[in-house]
Amino acid sequence: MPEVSEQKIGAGNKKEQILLAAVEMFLDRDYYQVTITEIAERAEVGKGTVYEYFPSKEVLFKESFSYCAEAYLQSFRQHFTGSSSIRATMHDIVKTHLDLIKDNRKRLHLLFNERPLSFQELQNWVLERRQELLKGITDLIEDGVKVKEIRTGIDVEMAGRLFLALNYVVMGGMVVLDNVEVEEEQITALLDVYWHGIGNTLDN
Amino acid sequence: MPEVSEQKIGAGNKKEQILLAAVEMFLDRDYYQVTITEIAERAEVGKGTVYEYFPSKEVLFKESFSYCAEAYLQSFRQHFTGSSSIRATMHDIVKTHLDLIKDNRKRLHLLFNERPLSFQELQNWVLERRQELLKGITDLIEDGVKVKEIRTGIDVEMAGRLFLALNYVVMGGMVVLDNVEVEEEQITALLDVYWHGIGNTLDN
Amino acid sequence: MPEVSEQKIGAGNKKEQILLAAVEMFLDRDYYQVTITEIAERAEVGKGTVYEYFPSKEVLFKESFSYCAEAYLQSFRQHFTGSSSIRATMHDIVKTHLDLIKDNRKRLHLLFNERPLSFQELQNWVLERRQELLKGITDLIEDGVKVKEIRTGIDVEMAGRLFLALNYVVMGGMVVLDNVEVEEEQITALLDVYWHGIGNTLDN
Amino acid sequence: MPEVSEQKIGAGNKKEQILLAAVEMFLDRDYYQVTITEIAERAEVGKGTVYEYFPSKEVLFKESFSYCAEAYLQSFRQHFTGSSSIRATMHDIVKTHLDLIKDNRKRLHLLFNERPLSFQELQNWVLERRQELLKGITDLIEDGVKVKEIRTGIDVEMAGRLFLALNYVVMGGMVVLDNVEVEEEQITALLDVYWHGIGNTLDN
DNA sequence: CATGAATGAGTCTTCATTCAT
DNA sequence: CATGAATGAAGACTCATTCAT
Repeated sequence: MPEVSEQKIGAGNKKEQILLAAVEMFLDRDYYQVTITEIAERAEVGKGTVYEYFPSKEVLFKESFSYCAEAYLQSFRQHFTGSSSIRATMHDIVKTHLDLIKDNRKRLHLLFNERPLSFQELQNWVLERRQELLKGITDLIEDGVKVKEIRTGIDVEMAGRLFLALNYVVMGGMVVLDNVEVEEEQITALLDVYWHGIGNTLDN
Repeated sequence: MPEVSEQKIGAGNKKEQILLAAVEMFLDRDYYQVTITEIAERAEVGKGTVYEYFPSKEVLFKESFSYCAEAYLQSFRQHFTGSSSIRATMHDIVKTHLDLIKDNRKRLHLLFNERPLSFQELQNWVLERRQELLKGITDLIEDGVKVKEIRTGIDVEMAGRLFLALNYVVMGGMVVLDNVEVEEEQITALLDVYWHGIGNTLDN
Repeated sequence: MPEVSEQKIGAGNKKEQILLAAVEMFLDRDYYQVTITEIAERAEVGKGTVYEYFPSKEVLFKESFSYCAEAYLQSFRQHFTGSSSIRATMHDIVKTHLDLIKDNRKRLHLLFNERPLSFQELQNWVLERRQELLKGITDLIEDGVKVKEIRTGIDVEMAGRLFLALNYVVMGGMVVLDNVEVEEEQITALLDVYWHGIGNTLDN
Repeated sequence: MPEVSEQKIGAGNKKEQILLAAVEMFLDRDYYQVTITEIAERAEVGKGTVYEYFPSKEVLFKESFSYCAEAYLQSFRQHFTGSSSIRATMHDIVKTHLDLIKDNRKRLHLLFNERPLSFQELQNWVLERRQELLKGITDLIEDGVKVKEIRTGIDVEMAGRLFLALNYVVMGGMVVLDNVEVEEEQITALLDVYWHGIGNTLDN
């Protein structure tokens, strides 16, 4: 039984070994710059072995991409069903998201930089996920409006899109591109801008 | 001198011809999918001629990228020296930016999708431009604070970054990725969220 | 002994299983298009098992080829010792041969189309079999001359070669390549041409 | 002018150079055993150059095949419009055909041994040529019947098919496979069998 | 300057064969 | 004996770049 189990793990491990090697490579260089040979070498398997588990480089890339994306998506999803105040939830989302980015700087390069658009299938998958996230956020905002935590009269979709941009570009950009050390206070500062706006309330 | 000038113009024309052809190709497909042969064909010059003006495919790509990016950057820069109210300036920026995106959906794919990061030199150029834009925006916001159009106490950098994300990701994403018809009212709605925040002021 | 016997039978069965699967595959596609994996799958054995019984793909092919060829050869051999008239014997040969072709359209593709010539060893085997058949036929014809059923003065070897071509090319070609429905009358018609020639006897 | 002319010839020569090299290779080994690299080497051009003139190995093979086949077909066609007696025409066909085979022993291997059947397109081309030849021969035979040089009552198609087999297999087989020295007398002997049949006329 | 024929390094992918279990 | 996971040699094909004209 342990033997069988080991074998199963072994088989699973080999596929995972290759996938992880591929992810690492794709994080560093782009699709065309990464060769199957290199992936095989890094995974410490023969070139042919890669093809035992992935029918083509394209599929291997797609799986690498989804693998990276899933963790990212989870950082949003886990909060959509929360019960805290909306503002706290949003803070949590940004925080979780930031932590994830910090822990996976390189991994997220794949999401930020690679062009899933070359592969129609992946492109569609990405668009669907975007919609999913947007829906999650706008639902949250609508809830906020109902409980009067969020003001009435705002364009919910726009508010949602701006929140996603806040996470994706502001946080992601700072950490991944600008390589800035982002701390808790900055999350608070950013959310403060998002929550209260920048306008001088005396003006309106 | 006229001769030299003529030659330069002559050279310039052919160079531009090639550059424009390259831009068109890179807008449609990615770096590796575009071949020098295709660019030469579209530019209606011989393959060797491309190498008369650009030492390599990489350089040709970089110049194509900068060429596209410049127009984009201008849509921001032109407003940084304006004299209107900050809010009006921001509205103008978003509007100009949106028009640009709409008129150049495909062209902007290059900016949104291509991976300048593969080329360190270009990567740095992009980061510098990002800093330039951020500086322009934060200066604007600081001016706003001074004239009390913008409330004190906000994190100016975060406000600036969020504004850039608003343009780049929210607007860009809607038009280019989601293919949504974005109208004036939506700009207003989005800026309203950004300006007044989403929080119910009764709460604070 | 029973054990050995059982083992042999066991082995023989598995070997035959593989051989038959190989034949089926080689009948459909050519040597290079058929993979050992496919053969193993069709034989319902593991890939490694194929190598237990056949040292290489080449040997497996050779055995498949001979296996198919033997049945074909028998359709000739069985008549070489007959006691009927020569003409009747020839008719029987053609008839038997035609039935065999009809029943094994696909199987004979291997003989008609595969290139045994790539394998010197097989090439020689084929040449030897050709000689064997030619000898059988010329002996038959010589007997015919002796009993005056066949006219004197003919070149026996040429007559024999033409008879083989009649079977192999004319019959085979009609059935396998042209996919024509060949009936008894056509055998008679063809043999009539062969037996009486086409020349107007008044001429000579 | 001579320069231009030379260049044109040069270009033409290069394609022909490659085609001839390919033919030589395909005559020696089969489709899968021949590599593009080898063809390029024998043609004394770079590997890439082969692809400048032929889009794929398959196309190169097909053109090699047709190239070889055309010469063969001509050996038949040129006689179909002759004005001699039918028997003389047939003798001429066999003679021409034999000479061709002798002069191109190796070249004809391609026709005798390669499997055009792997390529449906080529397979159809071959079948059409077979029909063309058969039509040419049966027309000839029908003419012979009209002028009473050939006896009435024979099955014209069968007579035609047997004549083709006579050329293809008997002659081709003797020269190419059995490597026999075939002389004029043997043509006469073979045609005598075909013309007068083998049966003892006293019998019927 | 302009050209495009020629090139070959570099890739993905296949598959016969091996060998540890 | 039986297996099939693992392997890497081998091959078709692409394309940026060069250079003779």
